[in-house]
Amino acid sequence: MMARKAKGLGERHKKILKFLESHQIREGFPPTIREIGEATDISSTSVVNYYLDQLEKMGKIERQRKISRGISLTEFSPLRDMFKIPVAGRIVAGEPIPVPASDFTYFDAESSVDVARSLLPSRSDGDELFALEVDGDSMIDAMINDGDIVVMKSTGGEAKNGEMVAVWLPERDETTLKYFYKEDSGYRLQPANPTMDAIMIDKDEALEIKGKVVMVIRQIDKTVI
Amino acid sequence: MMARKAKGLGERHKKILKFLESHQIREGFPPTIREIGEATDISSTSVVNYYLDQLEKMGKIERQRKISRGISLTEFSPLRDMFKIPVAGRIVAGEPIPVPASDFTYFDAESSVDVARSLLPSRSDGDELFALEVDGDSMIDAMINDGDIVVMKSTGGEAKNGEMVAVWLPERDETTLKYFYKEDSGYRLQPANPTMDAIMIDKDEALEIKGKVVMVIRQIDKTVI
DNA sequence: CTTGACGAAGAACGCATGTTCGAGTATTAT
DNA sequence: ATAATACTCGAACATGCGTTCTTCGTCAAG
Repeated sequence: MMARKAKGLGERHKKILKFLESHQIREGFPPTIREIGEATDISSTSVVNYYLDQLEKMGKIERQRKISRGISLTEFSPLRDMFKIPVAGRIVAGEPIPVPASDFTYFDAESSVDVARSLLPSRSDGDELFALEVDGDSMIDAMINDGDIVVMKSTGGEAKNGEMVAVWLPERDETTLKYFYKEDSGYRLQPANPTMDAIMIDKDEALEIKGKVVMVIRQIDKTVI
Repeated sequence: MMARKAKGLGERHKKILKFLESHQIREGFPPTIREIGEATDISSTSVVNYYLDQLEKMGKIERQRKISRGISLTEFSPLRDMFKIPVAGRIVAGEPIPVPASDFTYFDAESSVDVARSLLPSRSDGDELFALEVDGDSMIDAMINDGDIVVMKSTGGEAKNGEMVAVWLPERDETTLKYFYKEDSGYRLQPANPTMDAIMIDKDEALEIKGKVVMVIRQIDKTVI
């Protein structure tokens, strides 16, 4: 009838994977072979079994033989959890940066953002992460817009060269997000936007590093749609 | 022997809940009544069933009667709340935008990003979402950097005023991300960066809207740390 | 002491569900 | 054309696994 000689995933393979996913989400557990067959218009359980075996060989799923509903999508295991990161406040150019206290958890926060573990540096344990919402256009030189959410990691006032940090400059009453470089004469704060110039900070000017930026999230269409 | 008149969760209730969670994470599917019994030192299936009934009445779990392993934790939000969005390719200023076919799923994609449902427009169902990785600095006027991930929603070539869209201009061989406004004389493409000027597109110049940008993700520290 | 609710066992029952086998039909290779 | 694959079906078979029933021990109330 139809060509199905594809080396990769065929029509039915995809259909089955899709159903496995949706069933898992909808019901909270995997379907049976017969349920898969029904959902994918395969009338025989042996045919479903046939494709399941192939999918297992391809590494798409894992099967526990002899066990009912013993099918799991391999690509789901890594994302079994996400971080709920507290939004500590708003970051404004002319004001100090709100940093959560050490015992601050997302229970205290007014809002939080959910971020998949897979999108964050692998070794973060989540406790040192917090988020800030950007207020105003003043971070434009950091390619960061009004309303963006900046996910940061507390570093205890330290920073390594090349890291993007949130800095508070008390003598200038200024908050800014820049790439950080320590130099002989002091510190160089380099904007993310390559068309803009760096700021040089003299050795003895006060400078507080409030955290390292690990992620920026911009939601374009928060309300509409 | 021991007190078990607790008003809330008893020792065994907790033990069972814990096992349900760990089993789900470890195996990818719920355990059987007998497995629960074994893990919690309950020798009789009827006793496990007894506690399961109570947990269901308490709203802690949901049971699908008559279905093997038909137990799901109500407060377990692993994938329920997360979208796996396929990364369809890279978006480069001088090349057309790679758009996935309608039956394209993340099973076909080389990579994908996990995004919490809570961060996306509420009415998206996930199927129309795809992501692109930005190649090069050419989107800087859209406040988007090299390496950023742009999450888009297929709109079938349409766009409303004020939406940020990915546009392909065949006559200029140019791909760009801009705010879209339809005007009398044609279309106005407004950069996100307010310091930059809009591009005016004449009515009869070809213009293909490939999708609406719903989110931009920038990972600062992908590798290090 | 009796009664009854609660917690716990174990076994039997029976449907749910994975497995296997024989056989038939396309599609491609020899 | 013939053989070799790849795919499909249906049905029988064997367990997996939830359900239910009976029995028993413990405690608190009457």
